[in-house]
Amino acid sequence: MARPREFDETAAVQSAMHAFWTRGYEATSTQDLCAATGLGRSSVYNTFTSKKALFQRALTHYSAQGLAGRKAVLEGPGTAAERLAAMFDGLIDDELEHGRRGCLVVNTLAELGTPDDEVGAALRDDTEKQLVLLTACAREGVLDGSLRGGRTPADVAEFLLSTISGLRVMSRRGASAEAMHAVADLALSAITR
Amino acid sequence: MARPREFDETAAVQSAMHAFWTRGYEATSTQDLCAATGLGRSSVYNTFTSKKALFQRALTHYSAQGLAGRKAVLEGPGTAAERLAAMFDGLIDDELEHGRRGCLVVNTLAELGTPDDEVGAALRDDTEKQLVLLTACAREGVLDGSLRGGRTPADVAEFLLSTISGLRVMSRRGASAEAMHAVADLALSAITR
DNA sequence: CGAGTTTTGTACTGATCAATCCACAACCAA
DNA sequence: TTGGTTGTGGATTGATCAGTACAAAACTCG
Repeated sequence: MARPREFDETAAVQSAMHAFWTRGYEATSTQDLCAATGLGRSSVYNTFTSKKALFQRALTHYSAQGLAGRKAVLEGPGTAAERLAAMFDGLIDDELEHGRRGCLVVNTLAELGTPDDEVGAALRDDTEKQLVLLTACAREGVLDGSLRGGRTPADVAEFLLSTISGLRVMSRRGASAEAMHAVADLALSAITR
Repeated sequence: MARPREFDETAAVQSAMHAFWTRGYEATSTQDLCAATGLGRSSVYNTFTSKKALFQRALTHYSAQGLAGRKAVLEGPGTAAERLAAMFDGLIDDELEHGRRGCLVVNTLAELGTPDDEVGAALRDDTEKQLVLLTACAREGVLDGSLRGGRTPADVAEFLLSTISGLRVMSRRGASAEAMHAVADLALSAITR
């Protein structure tokens, strides 16, 4: 054994996440990351290997946090339609609270696409898990009678995820909360009974 | 009078637009722009002043081109619902043709937000004009009976623009054309009679 | 022809980029 | 205490960044 770390690794990842979330991948320099985490360059590279590797960690952290929150809402009480409405409300509140930074996954998709590396894998993984949650909810909605039938749960899930992305972009361009709620409401009306 | 330009300014803007569209603003270096346009550094700076100014030109060019195409479809023949369906089909074809680069405006919104400068102004201007076109179409749809009433044309337009953005992001993450068509179809079903 | 004006190519600027090196500090086990 | 091991700070690396300086080239107009 030897000298112990002077910082919490998870807290550092969280700080890096906020830096990337605020400025985007390319525009965030390694110095920005040092400033955000409070670590020296040596510690950053000793712990995370490279800027891209730290970004991948930050992205995975963001995804896990976001999915946990979404899962809590989508598997919570109420009909599927009510849970989806709560999800949209939560998303809009989230945007206003976090200064309209959008979604790190959506922002990264727009900036980098889906590269053929660990970052791309993290993006695909998040998408996949979002769709799993939404598909389950869509299926349950038909059973509990709150959602219309006639569409496959997979298609409904893709539609909901697309709406989520659309709202994220909408928030990024500064649309009002009222407009965003109207969009969410209209989207829900397409699938509710 | 003096020595004439050896290049077409509009063609250079167009080439720069493709470079920015492919790699994003930050990741596109001035050397990339020289390579893409075929110009030397002097010509680029002599003509366009700075990287950001050239980006603004490229963005405006992209916006004008896109709006012209959209206007042609949305003010074309058929009911409003048919024109909107054609718009979505065109968008999806466009994505497949251009290698899933998404929309330059959406990508820029995600990367930079809406900064308080000429670039931000160009983004807001594009959004505004898209909404004008979509609002008109929504209004016409109620009159020609192809769209449902009960929602304000402005809300319907915001919903459509959000769906467009959502599809752009969806394409960026590599979703299938079938999935994208299903989303467009579901979105249309929310507003058609 | 030239005089005047603009474009162009090349070399260069200082700044910043991601990443590394290394001396030293801090700790654990023996 | 000490030997081995790991973490940390600060200086430094070469590459690349956006942007500029300047002289030669290419043109128009007189």
